[in-house]
Amino acid sequence: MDHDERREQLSAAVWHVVSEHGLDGLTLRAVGDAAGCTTGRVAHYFRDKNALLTHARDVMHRRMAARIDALGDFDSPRDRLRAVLQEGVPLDEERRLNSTIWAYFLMAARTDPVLLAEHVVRHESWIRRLTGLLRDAYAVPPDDLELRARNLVALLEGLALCGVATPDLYPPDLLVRAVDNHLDLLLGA
Amino acid sequence: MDHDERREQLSAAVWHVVSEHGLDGLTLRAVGDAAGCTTGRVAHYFRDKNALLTHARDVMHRRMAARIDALGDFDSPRDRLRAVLQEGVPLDEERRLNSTIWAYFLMAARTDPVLLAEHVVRHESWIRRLTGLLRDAYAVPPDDLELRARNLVALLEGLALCGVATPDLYPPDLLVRAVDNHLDLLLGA
DNA sequence: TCGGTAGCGTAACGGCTGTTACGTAACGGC
DNA sequence: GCCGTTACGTAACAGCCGTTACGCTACCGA
Repeated sequence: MDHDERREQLSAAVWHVVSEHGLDGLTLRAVGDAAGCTTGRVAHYFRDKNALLTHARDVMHRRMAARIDALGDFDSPRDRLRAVLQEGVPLDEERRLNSTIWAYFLMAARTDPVLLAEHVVRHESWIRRLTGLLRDAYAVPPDDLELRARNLVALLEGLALCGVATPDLYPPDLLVRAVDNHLDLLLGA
Repeated sequence: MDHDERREQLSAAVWHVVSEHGLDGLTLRAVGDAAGCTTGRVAHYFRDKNALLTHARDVMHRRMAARIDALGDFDSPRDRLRAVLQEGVPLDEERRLNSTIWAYFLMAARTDPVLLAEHVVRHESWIRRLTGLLRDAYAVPPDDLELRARNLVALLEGLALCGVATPDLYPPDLLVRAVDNHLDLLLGA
């Protein structure tokens, strides 16, 4: 009935298929199977496969943004930074799905100008956000603040990739300790 | 004439195609075009597409290992560590190709048990190597040495990913400064 | 000189894909 | 009760893919 709800439901099926079979394994028939319908319904709610993919990614990004916005208050800027960082690594099923989709789209962006442009925007926005949070966490921000923030992002993406590719080798507690270890290095233990 | 030479030539074509069109865009016909032949020759030298891919990846890994082995002597363990780290990020065309292939195979390993097993072996071997190099770089190795080495690997993979996805945003000099910045954090400026 | 074999281009095959046209059943306004 | 529209399943279509069978050419030992 409700179009938006149907579309979100189909997007969830997309996440599931991509998570299980990769972006290569994402076919309209597989999406139909995961959503418990046929390709007819998918075709009815999305102009083409690209629109389906785009919607699935956008909804995922919106959920991620909502999670970060929903973070409560913290005792210190450092705690807030830590909490935001923890949203970027696969600590639970939702974040694992999030990181997985992100990684696939990142690789796809390499050969797709449209995806690349959007990735660059989001990436730089992410760096700016972390730069601000990191600045707040310092009593006296260092001169190489921006480079430190950039490395923080790179570390996060590396950890996310490790957690996505080999969840068994990078369980949530290890990821948390890894983030904390880097924070200790940056801000002092 | 020489089978191994022909195979390496075809593997180079595989790298080129994957770099330009992604793993999805890797078709035997595209490999043929890149190598200046038809699919007939490709089929003649490789049993199937999987054998071609495997060979291309193995040759790439061998080249990477050879590069690291070819690194000369250094004044300090820190310099040696720094040089090895610089082999892991896309500082030139060869390393960019290397990182690109690595990233694609990493994502492919997510849904392929065989690739996953090989990735885990290589990943842990890489961590052990860097742990050793990092230990040598310390006068007194810290208690969290292993975690620091793990984060070093994650940072490297994150930087590699950034350099692969957006080479313009992560030119070689930025990558070098990023690695050096982290080394300063780890070992002191 | 001749037969066999390696090297490789050509082409056809079946399978899978996204897209689209078609059919149908439910439903809501008049 | 009729008709248009929405919602969707079905199925056909063309295109691309990996694989493989076939055919030709060049070479090489006898």
